[in-house]
Amino acid sequence: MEWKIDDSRPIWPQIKEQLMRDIVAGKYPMGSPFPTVRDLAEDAKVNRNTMQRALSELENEGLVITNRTSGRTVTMDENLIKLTRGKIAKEKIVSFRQEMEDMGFTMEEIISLMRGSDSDVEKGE
Amino acid sequence: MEWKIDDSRPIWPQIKEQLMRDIVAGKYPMGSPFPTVRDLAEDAKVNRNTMQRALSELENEGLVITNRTSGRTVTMDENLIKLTRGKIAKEKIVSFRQEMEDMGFTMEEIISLMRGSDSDVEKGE
Amino acid sequence: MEWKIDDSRPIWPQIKEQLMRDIVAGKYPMGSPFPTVRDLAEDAKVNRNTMQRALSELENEGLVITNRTSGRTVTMDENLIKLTRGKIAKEKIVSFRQEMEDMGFTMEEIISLMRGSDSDVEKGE
Amino acid sequence: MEWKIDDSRPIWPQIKEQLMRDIVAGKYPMGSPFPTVRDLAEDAKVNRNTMQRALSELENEGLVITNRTSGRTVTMDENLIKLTRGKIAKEKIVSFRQEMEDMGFTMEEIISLMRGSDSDVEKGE
DNA sequence: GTGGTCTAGACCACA
DNA sequence: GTGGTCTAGACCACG
Repeated sequence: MEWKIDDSRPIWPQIKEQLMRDIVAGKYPMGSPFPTVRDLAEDAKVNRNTMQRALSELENEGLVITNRTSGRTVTMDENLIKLTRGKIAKEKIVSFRQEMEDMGFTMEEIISLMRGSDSDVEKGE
Repeated sequence: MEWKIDDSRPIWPQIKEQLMRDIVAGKYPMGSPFPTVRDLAEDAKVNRNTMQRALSELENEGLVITNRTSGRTVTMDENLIKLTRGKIAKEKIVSFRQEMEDMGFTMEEIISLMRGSDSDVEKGE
Repeated sequence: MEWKIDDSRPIWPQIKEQLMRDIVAGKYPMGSPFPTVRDLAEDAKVNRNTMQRALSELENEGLVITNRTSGRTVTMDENLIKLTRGKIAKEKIVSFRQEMEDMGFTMEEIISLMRGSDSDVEKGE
Repeated sequence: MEWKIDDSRPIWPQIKEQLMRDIVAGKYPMGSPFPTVRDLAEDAKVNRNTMQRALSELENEGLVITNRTSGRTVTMDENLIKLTRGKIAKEKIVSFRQEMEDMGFTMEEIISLMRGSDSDVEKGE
């Protein structure tokens, strides 16, 4: 997995957000075991404490469950996952749309640009 | 003007980005005088140094021109403004689309959600 | 280290320039750890913020690399260091020579004066 | 005349220094009339007050003399001019040499670079 | 009045 | 411990 980490923000929320996206996308299926802190930290090349922090936040939100004996598993609460997915999406959409419109783009322009971003992205600087 | 400041990131880049959006949107027309540091700081309710940091970054990018004794003006470089607008938009689109697709949304779903966000946004939390 | 600070110009660019000269001269070898902001500020007897400003500029130019929690190191980019050294030297030479010739000195006179500056400098004020 | 004005320092000392170089170089001969503040300010595209400040400094150093009736003239004190020329030159040489040696250049390298700067300057970045 | 710099002192996140 | 940010308050040069 590729981790995109931006140095201008604390690392743990960025990791948390990426893991949330992965969970709601089904990359880690409901009820399935979750990788260990050690493995995740090594994979993302961050300190274990940092990864621990991200996971404990996921736990607070109920997306992952810690079993003392058997490590962590993804929640079985399908509803929670759906709600989370919808909530994140809505937040992203609202702020994205707001910022684009602040720059003077109309909805149709935005959609047109998005549709074209497959090819355009490759080109321009 | 309404300033949306999120305490999860440093203030000055957020201010810088908002001002960039305003400039490329034409809110501050090319060549026109730019508000003073003191006024902007007061308006945004931040310290003058914080605002100055944001503005000095805008100057580094060439979007505003500083005249030490007579204040700042917006650049007259129409091309720079257009390029900047396109660049910001593209970056936003790419990362937005990437994150949405990471969560398992297809392009058409995203567009559908965006079109519906007028009404939906009002409803849910 | 001796810091020569001239109050006719802002402090932070002067510090930046001195540090640049030290880096390109190899005083801080490539890849080696760089002193902390606090230590440098104390040594130069300036405020930490002032030193931080100088260092952040050095980082913008790529000469030092910042690791948020473990301090800074000198770049490993040998080419950048060489280029920077050459660039600074050339700028200094051009402006020095220009100003001397503006005062009516010929190249040979300048060189003669430079060769003699070991002894002459000591004498006159 | 071409005025090189650097925005990072106050303007008047820069102008003063350029005028000093011109005087000691004989561009304004001893005893000859000096241009008016108005003309100089217009030529250098600076505020008249700024030019006034520069000239009053030159007057303090005795390089120009103000006669209430007939405007300003260059000093007739040949010795002062020679001393000034030597002093400026020495200061420039010392600081230039110091900074170059700080970067690890030897005297012979510096001289070699200076001799080559006719052609090199044109080329490089 | 403008922008720019500097200081002192505080707090934060990360490891 | 590290770097980074923010505030409050002061001073400066310029016009």
